[in-house]
Amino acid sequence: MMEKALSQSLPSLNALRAFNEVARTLSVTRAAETLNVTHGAVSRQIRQLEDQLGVSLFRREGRGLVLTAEAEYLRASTSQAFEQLTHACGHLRRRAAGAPVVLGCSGSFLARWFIPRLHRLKARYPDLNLHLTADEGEKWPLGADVDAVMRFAEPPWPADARVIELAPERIGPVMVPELIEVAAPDPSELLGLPLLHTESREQAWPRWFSAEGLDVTQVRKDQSFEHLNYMLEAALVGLGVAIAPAYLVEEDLRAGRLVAPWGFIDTSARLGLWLPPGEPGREIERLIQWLRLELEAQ
Amino acid sequence: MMEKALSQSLPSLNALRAFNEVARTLSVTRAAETLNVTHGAVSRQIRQLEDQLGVSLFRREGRGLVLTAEAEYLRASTSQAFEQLTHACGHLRRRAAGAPVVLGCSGSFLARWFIPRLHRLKARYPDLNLHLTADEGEKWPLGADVDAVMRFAEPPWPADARVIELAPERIGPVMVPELIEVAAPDPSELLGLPLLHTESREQAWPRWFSAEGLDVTQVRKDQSFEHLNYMLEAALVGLGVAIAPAYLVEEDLRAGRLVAPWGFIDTSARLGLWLPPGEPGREIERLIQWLRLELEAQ
DNA sequence: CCATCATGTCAGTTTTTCTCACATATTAGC
DNA sequence: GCTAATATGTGAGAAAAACTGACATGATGG
Repeated sequence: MMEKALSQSLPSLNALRAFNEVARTLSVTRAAETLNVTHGAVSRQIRQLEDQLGVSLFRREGRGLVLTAEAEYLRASTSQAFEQLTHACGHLRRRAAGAPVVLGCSGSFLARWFIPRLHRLKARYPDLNLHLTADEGEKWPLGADVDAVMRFAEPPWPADARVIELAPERIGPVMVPELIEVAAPDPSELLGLPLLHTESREQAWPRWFSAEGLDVTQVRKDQSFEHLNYMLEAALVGLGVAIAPAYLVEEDLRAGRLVAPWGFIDTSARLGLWLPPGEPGREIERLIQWLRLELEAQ
Repeated sequence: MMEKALSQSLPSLNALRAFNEVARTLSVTRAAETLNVTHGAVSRQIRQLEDQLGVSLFRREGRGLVLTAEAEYLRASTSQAFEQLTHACGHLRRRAAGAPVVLGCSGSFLARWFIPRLHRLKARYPDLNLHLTADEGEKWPLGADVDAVMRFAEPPWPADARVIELAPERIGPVMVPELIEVAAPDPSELLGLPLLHTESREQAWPRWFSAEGLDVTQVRKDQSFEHLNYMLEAALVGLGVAIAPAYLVEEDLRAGRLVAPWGFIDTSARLGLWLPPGEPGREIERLIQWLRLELEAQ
């Protein structure tokens, strides 16, 4: 038997991890599955933690669980702490195995922004072993097998992530030049043209309409696509007017394949690099540096 | 025997904690003492962690240890993560036991700034159970039995702390009005007066001299005190001119007990509230709110 | 009101971790 | 150089912690 010193204020770490899982899933059973143990084991861990902290963490409410205020507070810390530990260890292990740094981003961004610039990244950091993976998911926390993701999103950022803001998102209508004759057309010209949508950004057109003083109810839904990328392909073959982030059409505008007669407007979203909490590794720092450079440059 | 899934990327948490301690103390033996186990146990934990991560973490260098680059990286995460867990648990436990929120600050600040304003804090948040403790130490991380500390310091802030910047530090010479006759004296008048110093801020006078264009070599060391508070007591009885942060002499200036004929100059230091990483509790948030209000007000 | 689903609990077992003793390696002092 | 002192590394057995599996309990919904 061992007396517990008061200064020894850290309870069993495994109990904390069990707590974190239960708090996340709001279910002892699901948490147990994730942790590869039986629900009994998790139940005991929670009880042990409650005893050690001297607070009640969950209340049974019918068939489910609800967090007490104390649990809510604790969860904020445990989720971040375990996020951090998980990623640091995963990162180390992968690097030790010679695996590349894994960066996730949406397929559209990958195809239209990243890949065309990849040669410049390679030129700057020839030995940077980067693996790009398409990752449409809005999910957070990151899977343990991804080092970082790039995505467009709006603040506030979640507490258990580190978001490096890279650039504001700017959106605007783009189309093939043949679709519009006038050099500086009035926004109302749009009303006569087919509008292309994406399911992931349903607010894009309404937002632009209202920013330009057009009647939002006039937004027609001529054609919708699952991803930005498909919408842009459609715009490129002249099917209609797409509303797209400026960064994704840079190349097409420069090459004259598309035009953006009304320019782009700022949205409240930001292009950000989402990292697990903690210090980024050297490779990630290089990546950030290059991204900043690349996004400022133009 | 259990096969380890690749996705199971979190090694033994106790091993991570052992690692964190060893990395901090650079000694298996000292870490073992802190963790209340034998050095053999810690040695095994480290080896186990190295096996699980597939990286070497320490090199024996003569009698001591040095961190590998990988260990350095890992430590950044573990220290922050365990800091966070320790404080969240300590905070919860203390609150559960009905213990007050513990705020540390220097004795001088406590006596000259905080206590005179305590009645206002009580008026605003009558049920805020706050315990103030004098804490001269510059040490970080916080002891697990303190929820936050206030201190004057210069950026950059350490990565494993959350520093809420409250106000810039402004310093200036103060003295009893009898010591100086002129209403708007020239700074050079100082040279004829005894200068009071503190050991904790040896740079205060030289900085002020050079900011005012005076010859730094002219700084005489007439009398030195261990703490700001003693220096100010000396100034109050007319022993000489003290150099003090504006916040600590507000009351004395208002009451006419002291004068600051040359005003105050900004330093690069900030008064900050140092918190462990993670979301602050509700009590701490109230405290921050009140501190902001109180420091802006004047 | 019974079938279902979820959590709580217990005794016994498995797994992990720790201790203790000894081995090894480096350094400082004589 | 040798020795004493200081550290870390390693093994077998002991101790502690965690897990399992079976059963109990409580809520929900047809």
